[in-house]
Amino acid sequence: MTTFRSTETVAAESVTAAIAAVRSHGLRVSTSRRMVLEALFRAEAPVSAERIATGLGGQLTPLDLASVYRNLDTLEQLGVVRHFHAGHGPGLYALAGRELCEYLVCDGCDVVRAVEPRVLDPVRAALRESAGWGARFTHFPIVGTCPDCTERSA
Amino acid sequence: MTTFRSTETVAAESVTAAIAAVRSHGLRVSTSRRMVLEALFRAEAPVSAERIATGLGGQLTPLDLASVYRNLDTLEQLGVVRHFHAGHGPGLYALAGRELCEYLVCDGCDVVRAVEPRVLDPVRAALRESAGWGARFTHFPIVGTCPDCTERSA
DNA sequence: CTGTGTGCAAAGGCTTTGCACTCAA
DNA sequence: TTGAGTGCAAAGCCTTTGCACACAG
Repeated sequence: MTTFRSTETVAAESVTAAIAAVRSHGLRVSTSRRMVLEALFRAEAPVSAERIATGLGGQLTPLDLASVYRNLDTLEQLGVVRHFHAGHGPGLYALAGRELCEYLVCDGCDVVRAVEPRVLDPVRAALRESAGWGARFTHFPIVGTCPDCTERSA
Repeated sequence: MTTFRSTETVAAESVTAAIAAVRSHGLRVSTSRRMVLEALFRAEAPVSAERIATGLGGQLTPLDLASVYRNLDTLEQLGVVRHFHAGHGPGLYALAGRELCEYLVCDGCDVVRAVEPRVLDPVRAALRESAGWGARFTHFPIVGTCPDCTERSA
């Protein structure tokens, strides 16, 4: 069971908007839940649950890790949050509905680059052509070599 | 740290050939190590360490799970074995140097399809064009929708 | 004989679950 | 008031590590 089937995503532009989405599903807005959203909006890049639990390393109120996971799960079901895996470490969480939501990671220098889906549309087209397969790079990134590392090894 | 940097792969065509590769590196050929190779050659599809440890569900001598992991690790460093992740479950291991070594998984029906690298060459070309990125689909598969599920939802 | 590789047991990293209490609605 | 959500603690799953013994070379 893959358990990462895609959901409709909700493009919340602010914590307030995200909270409204939560309310619209009849769910409550606890301090914890609000803080998870706060952290996701404040984070510049996708973050681990652990990092959210520490309040992004002290910037926000620390939360219980189990609650963070429960909230991320809930928010993911609502389509407000997505998670993906950049390697063998913990999963990384980000707001869904953001423009930059597909990922490339370099196994030379470990950089993670987020790109807009349209950047990968030609890639999807090529795959559909060669294998009849539709692709989403939202749960697992594309692993490979970034331009810098390509050049470095040339 | 990603820890899945690619190694040179060794295309062993038989257990005997794989064993020769092991010996050529000055490593010993224990019963356990031989059995892990036996299991990988006998498996029709990529398998979990757990499944190797159970002797592919009773077909072979059961092994200690820790030894299986240690052997898979060793064999991976030799380039005889590779592992990848099909979803949230355990890692899947397969012989490296096989023709079919890049993976597509469908999040509609969970099917895993192995393809030859050349099938994905146009995909790589498109990605290099649009993002300057070189891609390998050997550690993380391409997640998406298989032809059947595409049709089913049409 | 030597030390690589083994089985067993315990621990480690990430995530989930059980439970009684708290607080949003 | 009430049950959704919380913190804390414990467990679960996958994987790694410590250790004394076994066996390949």
